[in-house]
Amino acid sequence: MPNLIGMQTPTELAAAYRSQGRKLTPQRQLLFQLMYGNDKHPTAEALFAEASSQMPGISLRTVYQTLNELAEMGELQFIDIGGGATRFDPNLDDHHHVVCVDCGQIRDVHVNGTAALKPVGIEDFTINEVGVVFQGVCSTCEKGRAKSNKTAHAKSPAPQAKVSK
Amino acid sequence: MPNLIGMQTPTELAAAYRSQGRKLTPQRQLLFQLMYGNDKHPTAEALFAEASSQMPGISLRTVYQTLNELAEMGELQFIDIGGGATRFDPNLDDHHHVVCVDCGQIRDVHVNGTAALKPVGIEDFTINEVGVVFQGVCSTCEKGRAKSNKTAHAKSPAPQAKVSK
DNA sequence: TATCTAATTTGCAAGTCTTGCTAACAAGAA
DNA sequence: TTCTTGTTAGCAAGACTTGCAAATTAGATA
Ligand SMILES: [Mn+2]
Ligand SMILES: [Mn+2]
Ligand SMILES: [Zn+2]
Ligand SMILES: [Zn+2]
Repeated sequence: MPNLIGMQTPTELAAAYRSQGRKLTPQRQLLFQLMYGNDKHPTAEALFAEASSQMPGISLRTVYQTLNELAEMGELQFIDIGGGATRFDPNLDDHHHVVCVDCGQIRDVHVNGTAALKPVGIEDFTINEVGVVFQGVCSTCEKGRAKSNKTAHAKSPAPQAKVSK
Repeated sequence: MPNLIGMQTPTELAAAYRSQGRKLTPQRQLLFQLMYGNDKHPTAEALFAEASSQMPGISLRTVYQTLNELAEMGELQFIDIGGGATRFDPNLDDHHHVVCVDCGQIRDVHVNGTAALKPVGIEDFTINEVGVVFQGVCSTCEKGRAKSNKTAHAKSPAPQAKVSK
């Protein structure tokens, strides 16, 4: 039975880094912690904010650098949905996403039936991966929407929901 | 039998525009033509290039403006896949996309089985749409890849294929 | 056809997100 | 402790998109 796959633990990453001749800096260690098991699909900016509260002075540049590094190492993936910034996902398990077009949150979702998906008319492509994105409205936003629309619970500055069917 | 749905013809759009108090400018007419039936999923920049060859002096700003307009009118959709620029799609039919991670081209694909997709664990979401994106390598790129890798047929300046599973 | 008015186009500045560059710095080896 | 080399921080710059305002023009009006 496939255990849930994800980015290695901070400790394991420490080892991996050293074995690759990379140095283990406090910035990296903090980011390892912040990303480990993180299911929020944060943007670099969001991660930077969290990191900054624990390590004032850390630079956004370093956050980007470390995230790119981890992606190259296969420890996390990029998620590009809609207009805004790239989001980062340490969940390497076979899964998909649901986006609330109102508040922009992205949630993991396991999807049954993907194996049965039959693309028609692309015999000349060698398919490697399939991504499924559900667009909808979360219950919290649904409520705020029922009455007025002042009570938007946008945690982040309400990302522009460029819908891309 | 559902006829293939797509953006209205340039003539129909002309009428739609006038009936909405919008003016019918040569720039808009040209863009209607260039987008009508266009299955290349062009970026604003790409469309601007085509438009410029037929109408020197047209501005990129106008291209963006018109595309946004058409999107608001429901005549086309935005597609945001991977890192680069937004791509525009006048195909309103229920369809999905295949992306060549090598050259970046996007092709339409009809997918059988989407109705059977069962998202698990998002009872608190009201789902409105489902998008499926296949990642792969087109036959042309596959060839160029077999031998050396100098012969990349990147039509566009090879978009960075940020894979987002 | 000439006139008028509001919509449109341009051109450029500016905003957002991400990367390039490099001097100052520090991890880890010797 | 010293030395080497990878890393960080800061800032400039690149890519994409939008804001803004002056100049232009479609289309209504007389
Ligand atoms: Mn995820
Ligand atoms: Mn399409
Ligand atoms: Zn929401
Ligand atoms: Zn290709």
